[in-house]
This record gives sequence, structure tokens and C-alpha cells, in this order.
Amino acid sequence: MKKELNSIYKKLYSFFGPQYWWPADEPFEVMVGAILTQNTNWQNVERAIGNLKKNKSLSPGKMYKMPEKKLGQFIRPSGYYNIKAKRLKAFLKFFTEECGADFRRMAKADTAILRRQLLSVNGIGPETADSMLLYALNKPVFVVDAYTKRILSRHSLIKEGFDYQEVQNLFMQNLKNEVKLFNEYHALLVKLGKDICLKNKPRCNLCPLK
DNA sequence: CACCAGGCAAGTA
DNA sequence: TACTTGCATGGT
Repeated sequence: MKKELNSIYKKLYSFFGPQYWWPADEPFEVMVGAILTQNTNWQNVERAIGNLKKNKSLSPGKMYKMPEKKLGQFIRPSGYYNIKAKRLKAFLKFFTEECGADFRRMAKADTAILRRQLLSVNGIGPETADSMLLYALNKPVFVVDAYTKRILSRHSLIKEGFDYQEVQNLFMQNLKNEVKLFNEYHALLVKLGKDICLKNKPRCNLCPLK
């Protein structure tokens, strides 16, 4: 498995090149984006974040104090805006009250403990937590998403039905635990999923993994 | 018109 | 534990 996973990475990297993730100006924006992108096209997330920026509201202080209703209107284009406003509020409460609204202080915590704390926030599941850890805080944690599972299962490296932890363990036990590698690898899998390995098209003739 | 998008929580059996 | 459903906008 070690060989397969490293080989896939090499093929993806040479085919697509570096992806320069996460597309954001600062760690706080990454964390907000991680919640907004749940089951949602990134283009719509950009609109939502654009609204917050345009109104100078993309800051922990502003978003912590802002009424949930108003926050919901700003992030409307990202979809599920009522539930996402609630989730952002829950995260802002944690970030403000437990981390002093300071990502540097947040990053000092032990990764495993911080991950459990994030998972205990309503609206933050494994992918959202790991995206924050890897892309905002530079922790060596592998992010698994729907594309990752689909691609691995299409190539018979896992069975369908593997859960998040099983897939994450597969990567973390067989790859060098390195931020740069995990960053590019996940981004490349998303790129492959978006461009080629489409949901209702099991055949992907252009697949660079073959 | 149908289907999809960088999930998660809550409800049910 | 293992399924099912609601959440919602905007693009193809």
C-alpha cells in the first residue's frame, strides 16, 4: 500500500502540478471556508466570503458579535445558510472563548487534543476539523473527502463503505507525515475528482492514474 | 428537467 | 451500530 499511495501521488503531481491550497488570505479565512464548503461548490463559498469581506465583517470579533440572522444573509450564496450561520457561531464561540481568537495560540495545543475539541463543536465533523488543522494550522493531518473515497474505491484500493478514520489511517500509516505532502495530496485528489473522476461516470478514460 | 457540489447532525430502527 | 433525511444556493 505504501508503494501504491506514493505512486498515485507522483502521478497526480506530475500530471496536474502543485495546487497551492488552501485558497485564502489568512488562517481565519481558511477556517471559515472549511465550514462554508461543506457539501458545497467552492465558487459559492467564494461569493459568501466575498460578501463578508466587502462588508469588512470577516474577522473573529465581528462574526462573534454579529446576530446569527445577519451572518446568514452574508453567507447565503454558500447554501444551507441557516445551519451554516449556526455552525459558524458555534465555531466562533469556541475560537473566541477557548483560543482567545488567536490561531497561533490555538496551534500550540496538542494536535490530537485540539482535534477532539474541534469535533465537539456542533457543525464541525472530521473533514472540517482536519481541513482546519492542516490548512489553517499546518498540522500534519490527512484530510479525507468524498473524492478521496471514490477515487480509492474506483481503483480498488479500498472497499466502498470504508469510514473516514479507516481511510485517513491508510494514508497516515503509509506516507511520510509531512504537511507539504498532505496538503498537495488532498488538493490533487480533489482536482482529479472535479476534472475527471466524476460521480456518475465510473469509466474515466483520461484518468492519469492508469 | 435532473444532477452535482471540497458534510454534518439528528432522527429512526 | 447502521441507515435515512434535512439543509439550499448556483452551475451544468
